[in-house]
Parts: sequence; structure tokens; C-alpha cells
Amino acid sequence: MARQTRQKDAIVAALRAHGEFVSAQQLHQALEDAGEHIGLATVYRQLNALADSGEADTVRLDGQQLFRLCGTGHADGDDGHDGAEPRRHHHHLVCTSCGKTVEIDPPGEQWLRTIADRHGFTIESHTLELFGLCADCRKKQDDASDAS
Amino acid sequence: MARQTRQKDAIVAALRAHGEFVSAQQLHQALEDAGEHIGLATVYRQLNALADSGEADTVRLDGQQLFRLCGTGHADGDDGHDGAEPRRHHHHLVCTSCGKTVEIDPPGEQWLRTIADRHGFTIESHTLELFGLCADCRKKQDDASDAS
DNA sequence: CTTTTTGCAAATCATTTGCAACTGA
DNA sequence: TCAGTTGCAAATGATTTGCAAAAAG
Repeated sequence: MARQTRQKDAIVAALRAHGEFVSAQQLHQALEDAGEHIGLATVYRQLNALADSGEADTVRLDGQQLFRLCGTGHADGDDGHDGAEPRRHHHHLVCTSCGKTVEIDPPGEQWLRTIADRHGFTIESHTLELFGLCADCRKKQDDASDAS
Repeated sequence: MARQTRQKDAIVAALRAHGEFVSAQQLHQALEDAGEHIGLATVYRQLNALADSGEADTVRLDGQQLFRLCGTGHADGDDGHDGAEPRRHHHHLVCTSCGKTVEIDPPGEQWLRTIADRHGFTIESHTLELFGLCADCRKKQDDASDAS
């Protein structure tokens, strides 16, 4: 069902190359720069497809949606069961200055279950995002505020 | 600096009445229903003002921003230093069906600190949102899927 | 050839803003 | 009076979608 196209490849490549989270717009721009003239709509479509299939991870920062390759692995062999579950949940630690992103460990699924139970909820998904400054940016910022 | 206007009151009232998170659009609609003809733009402006002043809490679900009165408190006396810190962080449990929202306890600030430390980050803010179905909606949905 | 994918532009959607008319303190 | 506030409509910005042309299998 999924055909292999130049643009799809380019998008995944760009995504992989970038490593961190990027907005569709940014990625589109990057592709332009790289000489790959791909429609913005296609970038969006592809990105969403990746997110839905679970190959990409997404976060919503401010008003935009950012994407990043998930396992950075890639298609391994094949698997018989494909996703019935769309977008996964994420746990990220994002530097608000340089954008560096780190995956973090889940905050005890145990705790999660407890909360859900207590309120009679059935958890479908959850997001946890920590925003702050990474060591480097922290230093830079200190220096900056030091100057007048 | 902040004048008291009919619309501002109506908005806060509607917000308080609703209790849970609402989108600007929803709130605007509600006001219309209540006979209060207030410009959508004004609703947005007011809502943002409330959020900035810390009187309202906000979450981003999907592509919209939802608001809810925060401490139900209000401006205390006056203060010389005005906000350097805009919007706070939240911990919510939201029903994706009826919108019911429950405040939940933080997932161990301890754990948070550990993560931050390990990666050399200085956490500025964080968001944690759990989405799922509350008991009621879960039942309803089961029934529905039961019918063909 | 048949179906998926692309492209582009027009369409949405939520939110913001310009600016003149308005109104509360 | 006069600055903060409102309204409406037009402007934005991100993302989506309609549809015919291009490409993959």
C-alpha cells in the first residue's frame, strides 16, 4: 500500500538528518535548501503518516507540531501486526533554548495506574514534557545576563 | 488599569460557571446562548489576559487552547513587580469524551529532579496531561459500540 | 493499466490584530 | 476627559483538503 517515492525518502532522510524535533515548515524549508522541491502539503502528509504509523514521535510546542523519527532505527524486517494504536505517548525533556531533546524514563507507570484508578478513568494516552535549559544553554544565558 | 466591563464579567462568570476546561470558541458559544453578545475576539483577549495574569489555567488539547479558572482566587493587593512568570504548569486528567477534568497529584517531584539532574537540565516548566475516558463515558461508549 | 502520491491552490481552524466607535473611572 | 476595551472584519499561521496530473508497482 505504501509506495516508495523520492519525496517520502527525502522527508524521512531529512528527518533523520535533523535528529531533533522539527516542525513541518522547518523540514520543508530544509528540503528546499537541499534542492529537494517538495510540496509543503506532501511534507505534512508524510509527517502525519509517520506519526500515525508510530515511526515518528511528535510534540506540540506552542502552536506547532514538531516531529522526530522515533526509534531512529528504521524498518527492520517485517512484522505481521501493524498499529491499531495511532500516536503514542511521549516523555521528553526539551531545552527551550537550543531545542535539544532527550527521551526520559516514564514516571512510574505504577503511579499512572493509581491515578487512573482513583478517578475511575481509563487512560488512553498521556503526554509529559519537561521544558528547561540544558547545561550549555544555562551557561550561555548566565554569561549573557552578566554583560550589560 | 483594568476596567470592569460587562463582557469581562460575563466571561469570567461563564468560565467559573463552566468549571472545567473550555475552549474560547465554546465559551463564546455559551455566552451567545446566555444572551451575552460578546465578540469572539474579546473572549480571546480576556481569556489570554486571565491566563497571563495567572488567574486562569490553560491546556492545549489537539490544536486548541482550553482555559479554566485557576485558584478561583483573584488579584491580591498590588505588587511592584509584575509577572515575569506567565503561564504555570499543570497536571491534569482529562476525559476525551465529556471534557471532565480532574487535577492530579504531581508524579513525585523527586523523580522530576532526578531526571533533570541526570541530564544536566534546569527545569523551567513541565506539563503532564493524561487523556482518557471517565467512568461514565466509558460505559456510554461500550453501549454504543454494542449496537451495530 | 490501476492505484497511490504529489502539487498547488483554495479551504479550514484557531487565534490575533488593526482601527474606529465606545465606555467606565 | 481619556485611556482601556470592544467589535468586527481582515490578517495570520499552521495544517488540511480537493482534484487533476505524475509516478510507482
